[in-house]
Amino acid sequence: MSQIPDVLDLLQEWMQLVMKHSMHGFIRYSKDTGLSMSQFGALFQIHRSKICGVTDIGADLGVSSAAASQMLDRLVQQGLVERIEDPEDRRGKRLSLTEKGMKMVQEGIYARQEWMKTLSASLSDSEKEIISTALALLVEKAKNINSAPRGANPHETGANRCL
Amino acid sequence: MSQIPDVLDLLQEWMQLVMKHSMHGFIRYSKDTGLSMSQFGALFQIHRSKICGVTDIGADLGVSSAAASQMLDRLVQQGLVERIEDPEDRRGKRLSLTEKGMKMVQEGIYARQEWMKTLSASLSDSEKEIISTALALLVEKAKNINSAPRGANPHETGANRCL
DNA sequence: CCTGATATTTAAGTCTACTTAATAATAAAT
DNA sequence: ATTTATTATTAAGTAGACTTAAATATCAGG
Repeated sequence: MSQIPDVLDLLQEWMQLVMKHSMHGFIRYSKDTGLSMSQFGALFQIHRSKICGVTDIGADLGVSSAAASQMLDRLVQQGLVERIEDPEDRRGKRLSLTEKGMKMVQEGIYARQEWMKTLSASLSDSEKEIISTALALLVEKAKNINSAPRGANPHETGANRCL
Repeated sequence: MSQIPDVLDLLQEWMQLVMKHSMHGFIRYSKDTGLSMSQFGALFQIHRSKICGVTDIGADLGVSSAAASQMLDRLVQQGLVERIEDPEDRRGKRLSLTEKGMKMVQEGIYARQEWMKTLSASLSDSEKEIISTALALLVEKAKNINSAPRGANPHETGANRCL
């Protein structure tokens, strides 16, 4: 299939490294803040979505909406998330981050970033250029994939409005 | 600091995308197998380490060794991990993956890989070359960082023999 | 207006992941 | 040889994250 140096293998190897390192920082931060992975998952999703309901969070995390509701309760209690009635459909709620919640997300990203800072500092200027070009390319391609397969998956129930 | 296109920003953006996508596959796989994140963390660590004790797992995951011991219990019960006495220090145990455990790790990696396959398929040959070069560079640099800061962190209690 | 689908919550109960404290066995040191 | 430190386990108890099932409120269609 490819006589070209195998991108997939390299992507994979790179991923393993990234996971190992950035997860460590992240797990530690998660301990510090007392938030679970799922809770961070929820915060991140609310952060990157425009409109987001309770069920959406559940779907994204692969749990029931009851579970999502309960977890969101705790986040609301901690003042990280706001849960207001959806004016267009009064059955539903719209979730958003409070300022405190937003800060938490930013710091979560930072916590994972530590290792990347060290890494990027170890690069020469010419190396930086090579890598920047490649990453820009990857990001662009990845985003295209993101929007392409709309409706391709029969499981879409409408939960995807959150992505 | 850099007039060069900012590698760190790109790394960051790339990371966010990777996380979002590969985590989804991973969470789903985690559900299927009934293993928690922590359990996978333990499996992965045992996989990548030569010699690994109970406390090491705890340290890596940021929990007490009691917690690690209990969690490993469940993994042993499920036939994923073997726990044998360390012949060189009979207080300790040495952890290793069973064949079943190894398979689980491989499949876990596969579960995260789905998205990357699609991504790599969307690249032209010339793009693949650019990206392969850059990734190879990144991986190499990352590995150097990995081994460099030995003893730099005052918190090292010996737990790091697992990495 | 009545019916059925949807969005969220509450309730009850299970299981996992943690914690600290106590125990047991071994190693290392004086 | 005795003390001190390390490694792993067990015990008891807490809290989070799930689940299913039932309750509420609202929407959308005949």
